Amino acid sequence: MTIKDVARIAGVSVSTVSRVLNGKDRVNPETRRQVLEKVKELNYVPNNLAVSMVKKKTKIIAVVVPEILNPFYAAVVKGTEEIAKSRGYVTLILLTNDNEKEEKDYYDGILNKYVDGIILVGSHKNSEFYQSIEKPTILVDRYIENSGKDGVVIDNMGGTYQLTEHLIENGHTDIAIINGIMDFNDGRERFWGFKQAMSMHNIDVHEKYVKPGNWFEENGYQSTKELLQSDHPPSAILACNNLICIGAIKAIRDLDLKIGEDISLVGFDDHDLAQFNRPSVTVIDRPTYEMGTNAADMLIDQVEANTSKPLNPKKVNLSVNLKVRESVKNLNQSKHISSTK
Amino acid sequence: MTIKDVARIAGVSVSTVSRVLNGKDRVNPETRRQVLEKVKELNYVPNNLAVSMVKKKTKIIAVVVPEILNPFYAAVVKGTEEIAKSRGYVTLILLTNDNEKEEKDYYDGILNKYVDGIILVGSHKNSEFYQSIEKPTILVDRYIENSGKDGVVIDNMGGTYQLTEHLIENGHTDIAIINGIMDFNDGRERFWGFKQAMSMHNIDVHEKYVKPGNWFEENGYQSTKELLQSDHPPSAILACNNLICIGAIKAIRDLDLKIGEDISLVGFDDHDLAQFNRPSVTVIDRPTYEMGTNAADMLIDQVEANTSKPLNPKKVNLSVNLKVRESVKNLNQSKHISSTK
DNA sequence: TTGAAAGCGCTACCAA
DNA sequence: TTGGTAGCGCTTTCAA
Repeated sequence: MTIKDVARIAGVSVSTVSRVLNGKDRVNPETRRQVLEKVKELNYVPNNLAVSMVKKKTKIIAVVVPEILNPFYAAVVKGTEEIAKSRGYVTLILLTNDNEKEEKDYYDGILNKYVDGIILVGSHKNSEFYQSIEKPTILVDRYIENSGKDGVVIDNMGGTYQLTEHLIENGHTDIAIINGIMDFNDGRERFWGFKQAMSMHNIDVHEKYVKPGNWFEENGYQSTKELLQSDHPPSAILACNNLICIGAIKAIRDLDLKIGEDISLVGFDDHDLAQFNRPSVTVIDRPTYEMGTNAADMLIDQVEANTSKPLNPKKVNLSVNLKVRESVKNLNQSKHISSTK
Repeated sequence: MTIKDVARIAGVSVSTVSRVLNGKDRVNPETRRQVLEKVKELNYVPNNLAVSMVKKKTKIIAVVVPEILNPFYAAVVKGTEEIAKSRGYVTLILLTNDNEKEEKDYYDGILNKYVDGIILVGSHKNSEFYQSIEKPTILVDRYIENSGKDGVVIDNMGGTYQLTEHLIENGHTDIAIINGIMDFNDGRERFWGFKQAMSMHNIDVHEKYVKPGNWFEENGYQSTKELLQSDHPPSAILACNNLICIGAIKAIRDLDLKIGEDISLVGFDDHDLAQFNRPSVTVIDRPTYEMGTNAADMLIDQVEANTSKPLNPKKVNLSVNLKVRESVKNLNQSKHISSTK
């Protein structure tokens, strides 16, 4: 069943059928009615492949993330898919496992296949790679300067700043930070936010309390153990993402210490365990779903405006949200701070 | 940059370029070398849209799931994507929110757009709907009889059977079950597994210990409370999925009771909390990732064999795995059963 | 308002 | 072994 068949059966030309289907040109109302009738009758649906070929637009966008089992990325995908759907697009999903090579291959192969645009949580560090992407692209979470692309990120610095200040307000000065890799803006900015807050309050950052590493649970677990088993353990730990925080919670439990009593803990990113644990853990919550929806809207705007390279790349910075719970001991009065949420 | 340009610059015909690129027909080695050289030089990549149009194959498969934030579905998506990728396909993701109408709309619109086949965790109950899908389709998790489609499911009955028997072996007879909706095979089979195990051991199922409901946490929470606050509370609870189990854990904690002491608990589906909780919770673990990989392989086999409708639809039943932990009290000797994992 | 026909970029058949 | 060419199913001029 092609447009030709419809035309033949309806007794009009192919062009006419095309016209009534696209509704742009004017067609005699009576002709239109008849054509529409046949279309319905024959259950005709245009072949999108052919349409795409002519229009050079596929109505497909790609979302490229390192991993889908991580709820953070899943939320980005969800946000993307829902906006895409509502605007008539579908979503291709690509998992890179944070493998630069794999990601690169996508661009040479898959991505210039079909898609109108790309939402990308990238694994590449150098801006040249991003510059070489021809299609409209929105960078999510990780932003690369001089990439020439728009981005949607969160206020990493503000997040750790708030977390650190919250600890300081509760009388903590011996604050340790367990961070992930600093290759991207996220790790770097989170560390800066911490340093900034410390310096604003004239508190020294002890070298031994700074634990860079990676974003995984094992790092959180090991670093916490080292910290707590050292000669002069900190009074509080700032875990820079959800997995590190989970590792920290487990380490503290395994050492038979009590969160909010023996050691205070705050984390970047909210997660089930932070809520479920007793005492619950104070965290910075970030709008992950909204990162997806924002990125998708920006992307589709670009696609439909035919602006593959924004003249002035812009970075949308979504604000984060401190969720005070029960994991910080108030040293000022030597008792727990009251929880708000 | 089209195949025409390459042909012109290489001084050969379009057909020849096509031949060397597809590598099926034989081409003079020297010609091939020259063409390949130009292809590389010009950085030419074929337009897949055009290829798809001619070949009537897009190398795109769709995975349709109710929700992506649920780790179970995320694992299915991950399994699908990885197999697809390794076999040269890409994956379109569609979220239905378990909304039948939304799902239906996909078939009328999006899905006959492009895709070669579909992996489907369906929301529809009636087999006619599935019969009407023209493309190769694999049903995952939920299987509908007479749908005419192949399926990949898990051994639901075996799962609850093992769970129940485990309780019985530990001396429990007052066993309650909190189940989800019974509209699909999953809820029904899980209930049957429970009944079967009880009857095999000649234990009566008390009406008041059977709690059907839905698959959400709230149901687990409320039902557990009702059960435990009743006149004659059960000694053990079987939670039929991850969310119900989480609800149960929270309810038990809120009632200040201790799992494995005051009340035994087992769950269908493994999840973070079941592992993290102390005592940890005995569960049935199911191979979710493998459901995705199996389904994707079956689907692509069908696509490449051009068999949109299998003559003898088959259902692949993946076995599940009891993970004994610490949440079941041994009533036989009135102390905890030792944990294995 | 309608129809004819060119063309989107490619594959595959038929001839040479 | 190669080249010419007819489509794939559609949109979009251009003329009528």
